[in-house]
Amino acid sequence: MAVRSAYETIARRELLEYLKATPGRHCTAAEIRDHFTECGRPLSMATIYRQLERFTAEGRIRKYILGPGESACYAYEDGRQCCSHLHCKCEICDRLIHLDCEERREIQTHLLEQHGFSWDRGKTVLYGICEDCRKA
Amino acid sequence: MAVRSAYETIARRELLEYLKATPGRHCTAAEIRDHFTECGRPLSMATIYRQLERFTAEGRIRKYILGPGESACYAYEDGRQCCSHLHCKCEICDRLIHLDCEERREIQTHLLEQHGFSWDRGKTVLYGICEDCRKA
DNA sequence: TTGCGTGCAAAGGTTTTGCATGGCA
DNA sequence: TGCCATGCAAAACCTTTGCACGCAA
Repeated sequence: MAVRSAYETIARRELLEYLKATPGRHCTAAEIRDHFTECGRPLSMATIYRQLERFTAEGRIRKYILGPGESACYAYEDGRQCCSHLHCKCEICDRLIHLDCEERREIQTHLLEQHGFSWDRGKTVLYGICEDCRKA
Repeated sequence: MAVRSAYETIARRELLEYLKATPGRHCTAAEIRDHFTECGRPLSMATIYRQLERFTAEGRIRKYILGPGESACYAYEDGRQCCSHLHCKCEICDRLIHLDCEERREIQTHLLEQHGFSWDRGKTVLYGICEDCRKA
């Protein structure tokens, strides 16, 4: 998947800056729009989605699929930051949780070697119930 | 989440029958509508979604989240059938794959004991690239 | 100047909801 | 009879696309 040549427009630069400034944080397209609207530099949803799609294709950010009808989340891909993360979504409080899980690598290896499935952990969200909600 | 009292309507019974008849198979709401249309017993999408929501709440079927803008899939929950399954979606050929993975249980235990996260494997779809597409 | 990026508006698709009608118990 | 379920249509929602204009190189 070759990276297309791209103009460095203001929108493009600022959008990546914004995502970069909060590594590991997940934003929806709507949240991004609101941020730039508040800053007095409004961006259209079309532009936001088009740039997000390109950043995703370029591997600079990651797209997280949460649910049907629910907005996708995007997060800057630091390279170091997210490598040992699993992303878990609590079905009760709806929070998206980062789990630092060293076993992730073993799972990935197991899936690849035993099942031939190359798991994209970055795109995957595990559903379940978080610690806080279990206690309650 | 208490199960509401429910009338046993024809639509409700036939819908569950249909899902029950193909355990482990995933259907979208649209596929269900098409099936019943072909059978000469058309059902509205509103009814399908309302019943699917109730069956899901009752734990009789499972809802699988595949992607934003993409239809959710529903499958009858046999109890035995799906316990060792992982659901994997290939990002290239778009197939939804059942993996019989015994390690699933260990992962689940690990997540619960080490991270306090009660993983709902039935609702989770792992994204990645399947064996066939990796070879190609 | 060339061609990509942008905004606007409209379309696409899935899912939800309001309301009047029909069916189960 | 009293509710619940259904169908229809419209709405809600996220996302994509067409088109004309603007801007980067």
